[in-house]
Amino acid sequence: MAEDNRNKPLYMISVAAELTGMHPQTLRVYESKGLVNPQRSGGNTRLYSRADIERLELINQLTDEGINLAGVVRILDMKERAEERERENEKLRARVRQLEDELHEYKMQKKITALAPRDGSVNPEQVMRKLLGAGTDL
Amino acid sequence: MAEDNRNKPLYMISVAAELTGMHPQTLRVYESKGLVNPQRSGGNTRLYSRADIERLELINQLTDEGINLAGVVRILDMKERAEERERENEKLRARVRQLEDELHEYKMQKKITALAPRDGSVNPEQVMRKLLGAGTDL
DNA sequence: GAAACGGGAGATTATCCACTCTCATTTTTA
DNA sequence: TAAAAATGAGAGTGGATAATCTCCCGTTTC
Repeated sequence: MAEDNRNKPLYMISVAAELTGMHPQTLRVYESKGLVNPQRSGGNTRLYSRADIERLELINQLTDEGINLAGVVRILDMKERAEERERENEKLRARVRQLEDELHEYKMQKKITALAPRDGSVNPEQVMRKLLGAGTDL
Repeated sequence: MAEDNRNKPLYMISVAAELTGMHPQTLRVYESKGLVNPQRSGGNTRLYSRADIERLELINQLTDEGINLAGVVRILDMKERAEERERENEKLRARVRQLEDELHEYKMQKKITALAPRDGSVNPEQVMRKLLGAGTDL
């Protein structure tokens, strides 16, 4: 997966510090405050992933705006839940689209049935399929 | 509306200060930082609404948790957008329910049509209405 | 019209917080 | 295995921030 890469433990603390322009000790403090959770090697060495680095960069942005760490914790939390809701929202939108399409099809079938003779010589679903196959816009 | 009440400009600064346990000057500072926006009387006197008071109480909570004002601004902002998304979410859920109901009805009509004789002696919609009127569970 | 209250700007101050430094120990790397 | 780097705990510091105070002027109310 591509996700796999983003969470792969890669950089030890000195590298992570360089990448983010932060002091190594600062990174340790951030961890103790629950702002980042790098993985650990067998010998207990912190290993930061790409995702961790990006999180640190976001923290940097927020603190640069004058927000203190207590605020950053809360904001990151809210952000995650906001993204969840957004995903849920997207799912619902897709479901609505799907249902609308289905419904549209049923309505067209009904119209065709209403127009067709009552002797059973016309199969509405067949007509539908033909029309859709021909790219007819319903 | 009930909303009307929540936004009605009611309390001048000394009263708002008592209600929230804050110093009047603090309230002025908060306004200058964009944390609250009380209305003004003709003579430019601040008038706080119920909603304003509640907002102040929320601010109090957040600062008590150690979040500074810059963070509070951001959090209140996010909270509003989160509530918007939540409302949208609710709307979408309602729409899904409505569409599912409609679709269900169409599907039942189709079933009835399939079971009915082809001589036009049965009107599917009439059958539906009768069944629904009798409280039949489709 | 006088007293009480509100508005605005700026100064003051105590507190606190984020970051860095130190140190002793352990782990990694060459 | 020796050098370089990481860990964790704790202390210290510089800077900023939030809250309050002061002062003067305008407004409201009786």
